[in-house]
Amino acid sequence: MLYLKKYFTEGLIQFTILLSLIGVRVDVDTYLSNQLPPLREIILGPSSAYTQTQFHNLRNTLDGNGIHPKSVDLDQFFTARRLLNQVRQLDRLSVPCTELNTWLVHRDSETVVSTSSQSSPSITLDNGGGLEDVNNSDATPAMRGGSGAPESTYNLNAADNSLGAVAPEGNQEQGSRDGNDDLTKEDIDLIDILWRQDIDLGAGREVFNYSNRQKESEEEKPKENKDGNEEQESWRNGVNLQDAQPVDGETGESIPEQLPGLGSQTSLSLQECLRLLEATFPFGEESEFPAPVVAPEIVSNEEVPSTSQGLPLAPQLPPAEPQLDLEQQWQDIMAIMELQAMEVNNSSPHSNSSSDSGTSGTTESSAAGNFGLSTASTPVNQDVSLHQASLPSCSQDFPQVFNPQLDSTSITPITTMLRPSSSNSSNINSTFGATNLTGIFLPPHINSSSTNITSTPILPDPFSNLLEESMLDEISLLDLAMEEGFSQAQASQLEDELESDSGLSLDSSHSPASPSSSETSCSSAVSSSSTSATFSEEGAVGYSTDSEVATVETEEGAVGGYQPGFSKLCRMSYQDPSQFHGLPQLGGIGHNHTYNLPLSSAFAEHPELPLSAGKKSVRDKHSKLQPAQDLLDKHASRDERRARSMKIPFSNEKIINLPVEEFNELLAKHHLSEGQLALVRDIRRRGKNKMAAQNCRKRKLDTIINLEQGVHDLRRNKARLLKEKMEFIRSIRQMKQKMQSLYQEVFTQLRDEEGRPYPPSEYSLQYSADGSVLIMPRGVTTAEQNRKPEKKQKDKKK
DNA sequence: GAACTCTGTCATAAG
DNA sequence: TGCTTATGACAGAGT
Repeated sequence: MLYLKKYFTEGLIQFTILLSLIGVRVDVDTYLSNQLPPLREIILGPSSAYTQTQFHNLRNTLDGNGIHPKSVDLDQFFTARRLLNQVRQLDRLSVPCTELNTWLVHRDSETVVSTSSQSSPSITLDNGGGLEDVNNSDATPAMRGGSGAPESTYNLNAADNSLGAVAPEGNQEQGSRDGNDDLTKEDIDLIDILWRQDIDLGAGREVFNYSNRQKESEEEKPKENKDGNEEQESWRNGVNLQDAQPVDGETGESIPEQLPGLGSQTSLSLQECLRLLEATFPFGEESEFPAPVVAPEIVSNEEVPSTSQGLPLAPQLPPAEPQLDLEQQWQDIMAIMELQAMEVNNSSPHSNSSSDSGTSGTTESSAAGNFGLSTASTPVNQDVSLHQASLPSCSQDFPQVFNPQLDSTSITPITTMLRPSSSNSSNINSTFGATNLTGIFLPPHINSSSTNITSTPILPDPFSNLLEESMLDEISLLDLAMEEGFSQAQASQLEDELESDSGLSLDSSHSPASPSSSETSCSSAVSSSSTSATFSEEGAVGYSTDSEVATVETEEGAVGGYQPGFSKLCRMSYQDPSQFHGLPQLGGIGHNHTYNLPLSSAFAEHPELPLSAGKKSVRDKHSKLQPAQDLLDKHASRDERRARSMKIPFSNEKIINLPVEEFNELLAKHHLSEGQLALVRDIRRRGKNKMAAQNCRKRKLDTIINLEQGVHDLRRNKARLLKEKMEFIRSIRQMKQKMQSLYQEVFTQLRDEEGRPYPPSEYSLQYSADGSVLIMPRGVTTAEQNRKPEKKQKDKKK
């Protein structure tokens, strides 16, 4: 069954992705939110909320009618339902509006060695994946992966444009791409420096210049491919695909559309689509569809910044590795869930991120706990874009997306510039580790297999395991993060996950109503039932609902009212503990805390049932043959037997529950002996104390539950604070990097009177209080600088 | 049969 | 002062 479920789930997602590829917009949200619990559960996994709902559904389906009218839960019913709904909202990894967009991925075997050559292939990729995320990552440390919302508060792109105005070359990318030969060594060094800094920021240099990208696109359109080789041709398709998307004019981000992957390939024939289907579904034959393979943009995230290393070209991928596609699709799915959970729980104003939350943003988000997918998401809409990206030749394994070493990003910024070049792809495995969280969620063997997965068809298991384990272990993971020194990134990630499922263990079992209130309701119920009982003239209790019992009671002249055992019977009837199987915290629910149930009346309705030990009473339903009196004697409490033996003319229920005045009147009305009076008073005392003890225990239980909830909340709060702290640190780091970049930019543009650049080893820029920037020889003290500036002063507007 | 839980009861204090 | 309530402690019954 589980296997079928897994298979169905994977197939469903694959099919969704394929539909998106073909051109059919697939809005998963309509399915998820359309009252289809099976589908939702299949995709999202069995949430504990639903599991718990089993218990509450027991009542919810009853809609209150099934609750025992005397139940203590009656007055808590609506409150419990309200809270339960809230808990449900918290618990599930809901995907409010999920779209699966796919970008066609072109395997790019182009080898990029030189700095200049890097830009050419990577520009387009960064266009799709890198730039948006860079901007957005800066804009929002939270990295929520917005839906391509262009309103980035901190626009690196714009900042870079301003930088470009300073630079005489105007644009490094342009120069590096178009006029490499014209570049001086200094320019190249500058480019390299800036590029590295950009990489530190999580973006490639190309991403900062939209005009270049646009120009490049224009160049691509006339198919003026300089190289003209096969890879370039393939890559140009990708460019076209990418360019087909609307681009944000301000940030230069590619705004994802429903079918960004169609682009220039909208003419994909049905036959090709079918071949794609075959290629994507693992159980089909291996597709021979050549170039396009579906890969999530996460591929871009693992791109190594150090393309300058010029690693040898990795071997070509086998034609259309369906397994790899599956893995990457699953990455997207998982990332959606993660991002969704975080977005739901953290509706921070930062939520931004364009759809192509590509490289930097993805990395940043990874550092923040996201798994860094290029996920276009708004608070209500998330697009999982399998963006167009070059598929590295090396195999990538799904679990690698999650890496416990993720936290390293918080210290050392991960350069995630997207590189289509195969030289980078050769490093993917190593860089993959930087964002690999698998160690957290997956068994080591799965993780270890990451580097070896090429075409083994046994991928579904890791996927489903990932989903299940990530949901099941979240709380313990947070504990690990909090108690065992997990990194902040991991802690925040865990916290995010936990937020989505928060309160699972503590919530619904706890009835928030105060014991006193419940007690009051119970008492009122008791009194009402008492009044409903028909008392004989002698004061013996008889119930019109059952003549037999009434007869027995009357014959005995005693006391059938207070039947403690029947409370258990009620418990069994309305709070069957079997309903709470596997929910230890709900076990208390099964206990009888409805201590003031009108036992006698209830017993009168079920006279055939024994009065004690509800379970036994259910089992012994058929034992009617046994005389009722024997049953009564057998199951009656001590006080009941005593009262019966002492011929007390009224029920224990009356003795216990009557107000003092009425109780005294009752005693006065009946002329009782001293022994009888003493027994009656003892019965009253013990009965009241018994209820008090029950209430006390219930209160204790509630207190414990509340304390647990408090601990849980505090842990969540702590994780959230840690996450915020990490985001602040990251933001500060980015600002510093940006500042350094600007410094380098300005400094390298400065020339002395003779047009010579200032050597960085001899001069440095100093900032004055009025905002001006001075270039000063190194070693000159600030005081000296103030007295006699040696060099020219240059104001910079930033 | 030991360990555990649940429940009733007692004693006591406080309101 | 009497009554009620709360609670710790203990013991018996059941699992």
